[in-house]
This record gives sequence, C-alpha cells and structure tokens, in this order.
Amino acid sequence: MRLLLAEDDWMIGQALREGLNQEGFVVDWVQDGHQAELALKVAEADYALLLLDLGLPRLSGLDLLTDLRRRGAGIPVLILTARDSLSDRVLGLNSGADDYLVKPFELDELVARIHALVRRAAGRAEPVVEHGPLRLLPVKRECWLRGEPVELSAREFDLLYALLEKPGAVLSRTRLEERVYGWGQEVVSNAIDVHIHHLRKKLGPGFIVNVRGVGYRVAQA
Amino acid sequence: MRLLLAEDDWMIGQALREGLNQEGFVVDWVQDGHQAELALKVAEADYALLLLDLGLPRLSGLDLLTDLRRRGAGIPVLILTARDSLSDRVLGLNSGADDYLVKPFELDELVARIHALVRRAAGRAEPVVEHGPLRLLPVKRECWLRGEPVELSAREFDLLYALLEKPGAVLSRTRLEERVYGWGQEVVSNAIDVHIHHLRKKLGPGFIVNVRGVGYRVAQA
DNA sequence: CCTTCTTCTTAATTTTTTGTTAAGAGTCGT
DNA sequence: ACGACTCTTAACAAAAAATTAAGAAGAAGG
Repeated sequence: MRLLLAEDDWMIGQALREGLNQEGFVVDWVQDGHQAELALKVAEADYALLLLDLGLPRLSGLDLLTDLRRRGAGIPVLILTARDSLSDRVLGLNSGADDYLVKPFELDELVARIHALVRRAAGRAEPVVEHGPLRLLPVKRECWLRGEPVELSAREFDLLYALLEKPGAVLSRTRLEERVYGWGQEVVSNAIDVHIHHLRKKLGPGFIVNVRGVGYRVAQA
Repeated sequence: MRLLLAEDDWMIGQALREGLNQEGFVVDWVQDGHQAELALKVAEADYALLLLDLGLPRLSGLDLLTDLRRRGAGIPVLILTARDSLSDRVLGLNSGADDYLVKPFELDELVARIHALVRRAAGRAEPVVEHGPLRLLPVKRECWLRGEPVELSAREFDLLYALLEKPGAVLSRTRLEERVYGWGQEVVSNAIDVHIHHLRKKLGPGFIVNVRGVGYRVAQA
C-alpha cells in the first residue's frame, strides 16, 4: 500500500518513513505543500492515503487540503498536528480531513488509524471509534452511548478519544496532557483528573479506570 | 446519466469530471461558451443537465443561458459561481437557471443537487429544500415556515441555504463565510454571528444550533 | 443624480459556557 | 494508622457566543 507523507520536519519524516516501511507501507515523502500538490496531481490514484502535517512551508497543509477537496478529490487524509488543540484540528476536519492525530503519537496508533481510514475509504463511511456501548465520531466530534447522544466539551472529547485509541492500555497523566494539549508544557495541574471526573459523570462509572500511581485506562468492553 | 460541464478552469474541470465519473455520471466537458452551445445544439436531448460556470470565455455563461431559454430549451441548468453573492447568482437564476452552487463546494453537495434537479426535471416541479417545517425555494429565494412566508434578506437566505445543504452537519464560520461570500477573504468578523442571530429571530429559537468552538448546524428535523 | 430606505457590517457589551486551579475529603496499599 | 495518590467540589478565569446599536454600503425610486 502506497502512502504520501507530507512533513517538513526532517527527523520526524525520516522516522515515519522508516517506521511505516517496516509496517509494510510504501511511503513517498515530500517536504512541502507544492511537492505534495504535484505528487497528488500526477498520481492521486496511486496513493491509498495522505498523511498531512499542518504547517508545511510554501503551501500550508490546510490550503492544500481545501484545494484537494474543492476539486473533488476523495483520497483519505489523516492530519498530523503539533499545535494547540481546537483551532487547528477543527479547521482541518472542516476542510475535509478524515481524522487527526496529535503529536506525539506512537507508530502503532498511526498504523491503526491508517488501516481504519483505508478500510473505510472503500465503503465511504465516516470513521468511527467504538468500544463497547460507546461510539465516537471524530469528524463530527460526537459521542454516543447506547444510542443516546452524550454532550462532551472539546477537552472531554479529546481526552476520551485519546483513551480509546488504545483501549485497555494505561495512559499516564503526562501522556494524556500531551494528547489533549499538544506537546507537554510541564505544568503540574490536576486538570486531567477533573476532566476524567466529568467524563465519568457523563458516561457513568466503570468506563474509565484509574491505575494507581500510573494513570488511566478504559475498561474492557 | 450524461452531463454537460462547461468550465474553463482546467484544474477544476478535470477534478469535477473525475469526481462525477466516480459517482457514475458520464461527463462531457467543454471549456468555452461556443463549445457548450454547439454541444447543446447537436445533442441537447442527450444531456440530463448542464453544469454551467458563469464567466466562461468567448460566450459568457449568462449569455449562453439566456439564449438557451429564449429558444425554449428545458434542460436543467445548475450554475457554478465563484463570484460575490448577489449580482451573479440572482442574474443567473433570473436568466433561467434552476439552482446555483457557490465555489468552493464539495462533491457530495454537487451530486445531491444534480440528482434533485434531474429528478425534478421529469415532473417540472421547481427545486425545493425542506427540513422539518421549513421550506426553501432557491430559485425564487423564498422561505416558508409552517406555510407562512418568512422574509429573508439575501445574506440570510444564503446562510440558511448553506446550513440546510447538509442538515445536521456542523459548519464552521469560515466555511459559512466561504459559502455566503465566495472564496474566503480571511477577514475576522462576526457577520455570520449576526446573521445567525437575525435568522433565529425570524425562524424562532431551536432551529439553528451552535456547537461551541466548531460552528453552527441546523437541528434535527 | 440625488434622496431615502433597506440591508450589511462592525464593534462594544453582556451573557453563557467551558476550562483551570486549589483545597479538602476520601481511598488504597502497606 | 500513615502517607501517597485520587476524587470531588466550588470558586475563579478564560473563551466563545449572543445581543445591541450605530454607521456604511447598497438598492430603489424619484
């Protein structure tokens, strides 16, 4: 399976290409927006998916994406963003991205998302994360529990999404902070605890489990 | 189903043709007004619909359309326009177009409109967008609520139309601005907020829902 | 072409919602 | 029973949205 990776950071790009190669993907790596545009023009059909870093030089990822969709391109797009939560992520999804991943992430997660998106691209369904009676629609930022809609704030949504990425795995507070806020700001705060508390109130007890001294995880489905 | 696409921008034309092909349409693509005229003279009956970009070279889309209708051609015409709202759109509709779509748009929306127009062409009914007790007549720019007419200004109408295009989906302010004003001008303004407010006053509360940090959507019917 | 009216946009203000902090109560494990 | 960790609550801060009002731009009519 061939992917187009648009990422200007040389280190990250290198690492991603190698990692994804190991996982069996063929990766074409471009460093700026114009190169990405060109590659897509020439061979959109060859790519199963576009991994797009927002904030590329020359032509921003966002502009590239807007243009792509405007032209009716149907290629699945997974956004990689390091920036602060809402603004960018929402803009990206509104511009037609199919999913997003906040740096730093682990290769496993990226691979899982890629597979999910590619699988979905065939059936044109929108990406959905399910876990037991819980269902998250990242693109619409909606959450459903047993068929009932649950209103989540932006932070709550991001937090839950992070936990459901690796169902059952324990995530430390630090890791969750990184996921929700972007690269760690090394602040000591119990914000995560409070959001967890709010989530538990909305979802009922038992979904989110604390592992003493380590962090949080979702319960088995 | 065969369509005639009159669009001079090579990129957009290419993308539209490919996208529409994927959706199962056969697309004949011409780049200027004379070619379009010719194609219609030879084989009007073969086309289910004309996708017309205003501002074609040689013979403008508007002139072509006026001519068509003068000759009594009944083919449904869907106008694509990039320009600023009123002038063009209204002119187009007055000249006999059946509906309009402001760039940038998504393929899904275009396809939906095409199907609606073609379906209607059989019964000669005019296109209507309905959502619960709300009914929009794009061609006449009228709005009805529970059988009562509601007076909307041009901007208000466009805004509501944009929201009803994808009922339930959240549209960011930026996206709405694009839809109402044409290509984004990157201005920061709360114009959308104010228009939303006016719409809510006219339609009553509950129709237009805000999604914090994301944008607006219409409530489920 | 000018006046008059309507519509549109901007900007300031208020209200609402959400996010964060901090402090005390509670729990768990040893 | 003690200390470390977690949960809960409430107050405060920040952000987003709603509401106004006023001035600018635009259409309509003379």
